[in-house]
Amino acid sequence: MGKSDETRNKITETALTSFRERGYEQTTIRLIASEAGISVGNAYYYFPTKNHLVQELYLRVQSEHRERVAPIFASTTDLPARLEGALLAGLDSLSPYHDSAPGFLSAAISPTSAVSPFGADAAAPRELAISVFRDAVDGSTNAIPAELRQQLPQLLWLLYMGLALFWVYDNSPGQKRTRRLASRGSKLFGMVLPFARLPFVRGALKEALDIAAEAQS
Amino acid sequence: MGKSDETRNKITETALTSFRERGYEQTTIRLIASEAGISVGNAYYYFPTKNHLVQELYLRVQSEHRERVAPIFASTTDLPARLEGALLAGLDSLSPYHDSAPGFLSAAISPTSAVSPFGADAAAPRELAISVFRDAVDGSTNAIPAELRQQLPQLLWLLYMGLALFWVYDNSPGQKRTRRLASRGSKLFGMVLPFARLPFVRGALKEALDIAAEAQS
DNA sequence: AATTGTTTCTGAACACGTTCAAAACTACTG
DNA sequence: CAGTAGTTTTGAACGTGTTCAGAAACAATT
Repeated sequence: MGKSDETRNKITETALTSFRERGYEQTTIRLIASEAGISVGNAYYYFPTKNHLVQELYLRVQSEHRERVAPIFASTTDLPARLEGALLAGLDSLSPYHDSAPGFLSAAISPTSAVSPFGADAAAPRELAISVFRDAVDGSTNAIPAELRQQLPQLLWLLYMGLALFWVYDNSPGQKRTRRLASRGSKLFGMVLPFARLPFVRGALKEALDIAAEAQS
Repeated sequence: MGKSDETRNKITETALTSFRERGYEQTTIRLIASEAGISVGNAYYYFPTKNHLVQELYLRVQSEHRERVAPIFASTTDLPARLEGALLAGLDSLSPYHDSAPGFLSAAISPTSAVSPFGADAAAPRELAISVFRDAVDGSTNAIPAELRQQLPQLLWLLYMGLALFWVYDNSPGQKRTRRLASRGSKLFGMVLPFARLPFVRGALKEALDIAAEAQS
């Protein structure tokens, strides 16, 4: 490992630790630089923006999500159960950051930001995030119409993004309300899913999926 | 009108004009103060935060939304048509600000912000925004189950918030893609609405509405 | 008119994210 | 070794939103 990587890692670790302990706004570049024993300008040599440091955090949370979700996926092939597991595992991975979630949200939501989950800059991490839900769908044994099965991962990911937004605003203890919403929602999904095969439902479903497809750039 | 109101108005007008012409980030407090012929500190005497100036913008856009939607509501009692009209009118009201929408979004999305559409600080303007969709529902002649009719305004407003988010990210010319999504979505809503009365659909619908009700604080 | 209290206003100051010219360091070449 | 080209690092500087001690303007009372 060269000197360069060493510096970069020191910055990353210092930043991520501070993000967890102090939150987004309280973690200033000057503080990171000081704790990492480097100069302010040097931090900017490696990360063009404070937001780019958040991207590192985003990756960590995501890989933790994958770890947490693996045993759940191994335990059942029922899609609603897998969905609930994936959602709750995601919330678990996010939980250390709830206190400063608003700051992260502001930083992440803007399309011009490097960390926007919808933006072009984060296409790779987004694909990774979607793949969790692709695994959830692919590993399930439920009967799902082909068109739906194909688009479902992205739609579930979008749902998850909405849930995460709800979670940011949720100040119930332990974000219990969000967890309950995830559980009940997943169960409702299980109630409704079988109807997707009904002939007269498929027409509307087809149209809905077509709209969703067109909406994606 | 006292001197105080005069100053306040000068600040508001200067800020809103600049927001429209220069966008959110380019509109600095120093610029507003200079153009309004006052000092920086004086602006802060009237508005505790730059975000609070955005709230004024929010109100303007909303009242324009109401104006635009009135003739549409007068022209039809069909709920899907009224919904489409309300959505498109909303987009029309937003359109002057699309270029700098990311900045506004970042400022508005955080729960700690005074202008967050979901936060407690903006409860009054939110109710006003929801009332547009309440009018859309109340003035319609479609047959809608009572439980659904009661919660529909808030759900449609939530949908509208999602559409607005999509609109921020939409860089198709004239945000055509968002408009198309609104139109097709409204029509699909019209296709699906009659099924809400079907007995075996009502069970799932009841559960969905119950979840939605529980999710709201 | 003078005094007192309140409202309105000022501008310097602070910490922040970010930029940049130049310094310091490293690796390689003649 | 000396020199050169490239990489890494520095710290002062900029413009930003925001704060604050105090000045100025105004209102009310004596």
